[in-house]
Amino acid sequence: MDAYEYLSVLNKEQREAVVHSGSPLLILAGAGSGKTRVITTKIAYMISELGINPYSILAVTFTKKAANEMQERAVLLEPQAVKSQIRTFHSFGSWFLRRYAEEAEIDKNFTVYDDDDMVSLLLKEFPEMNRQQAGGVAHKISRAKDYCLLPEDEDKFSLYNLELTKEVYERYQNRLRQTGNVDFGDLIMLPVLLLKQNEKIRADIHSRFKVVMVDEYQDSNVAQFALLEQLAGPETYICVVGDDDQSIYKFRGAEVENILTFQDHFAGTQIIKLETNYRSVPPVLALANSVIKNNKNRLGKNLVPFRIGEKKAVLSFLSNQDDEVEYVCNLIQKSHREGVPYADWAVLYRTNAQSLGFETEFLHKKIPYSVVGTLKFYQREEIKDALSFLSFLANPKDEVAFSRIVNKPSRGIGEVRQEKILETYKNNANSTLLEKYSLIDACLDTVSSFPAKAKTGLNSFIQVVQNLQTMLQENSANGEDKSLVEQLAEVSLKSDSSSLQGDLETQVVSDSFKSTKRLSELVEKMIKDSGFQEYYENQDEISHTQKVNNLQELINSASLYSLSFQGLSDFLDHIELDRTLELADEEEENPDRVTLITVHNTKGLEFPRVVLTGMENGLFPRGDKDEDEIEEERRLFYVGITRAKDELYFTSCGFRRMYGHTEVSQPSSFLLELDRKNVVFNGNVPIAFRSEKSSVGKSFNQSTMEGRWKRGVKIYHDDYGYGYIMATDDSGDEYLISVQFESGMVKRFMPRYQSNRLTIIND
DNA sequence: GACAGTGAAATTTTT
DNA sequence: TTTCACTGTC
Repeated sequence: MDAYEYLSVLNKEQREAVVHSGSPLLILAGAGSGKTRVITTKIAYMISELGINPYSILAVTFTKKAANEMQERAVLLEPQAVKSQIRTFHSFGSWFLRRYAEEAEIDKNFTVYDDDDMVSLLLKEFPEMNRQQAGGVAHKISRAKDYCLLPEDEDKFSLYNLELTKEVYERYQNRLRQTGNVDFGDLIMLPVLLLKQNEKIRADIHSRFKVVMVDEYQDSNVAQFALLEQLAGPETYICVVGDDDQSIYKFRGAEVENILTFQDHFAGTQIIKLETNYRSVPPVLALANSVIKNNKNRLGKNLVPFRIGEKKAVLSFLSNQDDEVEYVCNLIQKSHREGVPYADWAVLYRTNAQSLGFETEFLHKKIPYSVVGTLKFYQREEIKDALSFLSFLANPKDEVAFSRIVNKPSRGIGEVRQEKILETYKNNANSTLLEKYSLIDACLDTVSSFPAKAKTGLNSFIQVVQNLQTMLQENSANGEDKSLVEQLAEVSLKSDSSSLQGDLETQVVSDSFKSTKRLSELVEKMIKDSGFQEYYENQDEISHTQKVNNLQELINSASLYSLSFQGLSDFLDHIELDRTLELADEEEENPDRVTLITVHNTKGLEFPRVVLTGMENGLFPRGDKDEDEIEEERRLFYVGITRAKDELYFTSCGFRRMYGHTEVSQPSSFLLELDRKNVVFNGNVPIAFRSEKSSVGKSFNQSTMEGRWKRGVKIYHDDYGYGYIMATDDSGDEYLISVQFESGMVKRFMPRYQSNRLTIIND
């Protein structure tokens, strides 16, 4: 495609952003304002019109999904963009650390520890802690790393409310370094430190990346900002894109300040605002604007609709979760009968736990769906076991992985004997002469002291590991240090030659694909030889689980990688850095599915029809939030609303089951902020929503009928016992209430005439 | 070191 | 209601 062609579909501001060069650029892009189009066009434009080497362009995003989409779209506009680095922050960190592993003093074959692994490691270092305490510490260490704080920065911990001591953090960090692995925080923090202190690497990186772009910049944290600062050389072109109204990861260290103060840090910054929304119909935008304007801490902007349409949103008040599920099913099924594809629908919720009800009923009603972003698959016991085994093969110093697999299935290596192996390991590994000393060596050195049963068990374990390692070695090509794409990219930078490179690249890659065995062979062998297969077959039989199937799924996904150390490392990286499992087979068979997804996960996505469920106080917004946190919840609500293209629905329940108990719930206070002109009500509408006037004054007034006998109030009736007011009705001459009793029975009363039999219970 | 029995906690949001 | 960590027994 010709540059004029792809520029011509942009509006004035978008085009301005695309062709901008020279000074740093901050693009404030409202929801649905064509942000991705601008970034991808900009990448294509820089390559084809400005003659910038694609290899020197780095674009970082927040999620893998966004990164993939960005790369795909950029490549469509400009094929050379395949050579650009388009990655998530964390995957960039991983790439960087593998490249400079030696300088960073970590193992080149490191694997990434997730939160669970952090906890396991902490428990090893601090046996006196329980799991929960270790979890708390892990969380605080992660936060410290988000702020790029080292143990010696102890005096700054209190600034961020981190109840963490230098000693604990330091001991954890040392132990982690011993394993040769890194955690998520390290993936950002270590590159920052290395770039700060190593001039050569800094120069190296500055000469490589001439352009650095950051998407979803509002969700970057302090460490990520520091990384951006380090990546920016004197001649680097920096361009960040974000929307302060969509900052929803403060709980994880995101700093809205990064976007609010960008121009202070990067001198001469130009700001371009994109406020035309191409996604949603006007009522949706009016609702979004009416909500977000209640936030004080924002730069301030208004979405201006491009589209036309006047279909109002629908807010339904339902009695309980079951009704909510039923209502959503009906919406979807009715529209489907009218020819609307399932895939047009997305059901959004605040917490993952809420998906269950929908899943059950969708299955029952045969509504195809897919749940986005549940980590469940990789948290399953059998999958973690298999992955630990693979991690151990990649890095035989990984003690967390080792402990997890050495005695599973039972080989007679209990805690005491594991301790002994670890001790042997530490004694030998600490003497610098034996840098290559692994946990397997420690096993070999310890095994002779064990009694017969343990000896046999451990020997067979060693044997399995060694066989698999041999298999890996035999199939790893010589000097296979870098991936093929990387090698080719480097050649291309040096010779900077023709457009043949794209062809050359695909050719070589596909050749290697043909000639190399698949990693799935190794995974399959590992699962059989380790005894996992048999172990989980037995479990499946006893408790009717699907564990062997899940393992099979893991084997399948490994078939995309080559059988080599590089392939293994890529596979593990891919899994650690992108936990969303693509259910490729199932999805390909029938891509027409309803999307079930948390509001957080919808960032960057859009759907023709959106249902925002569970709009109740305590759930959305979640309870015990201070004003700042309420603002973040409000931004989250704003993100949810702005996902909708054509139709938007809200649901709110009067009762919600939690922990097996049914609790009364009040409609979300955010619903009161919705612009009434653009929403219609449905179901048992609470008084607060009946008219503008009554929304504040009346309903809180204890002296009126409506004030006292309101929805959710617990009552006692002499004849029927305890119950809740599930609906009220003031449309007639007399004020009416509907009460649901514990028996399940629903009765209507006129409270004025029941004062001797009906009492309000104050808990 | 496996297992049953108990009691308490659990549901934020994720790279 | 379900799950998980902890305890005591074999």
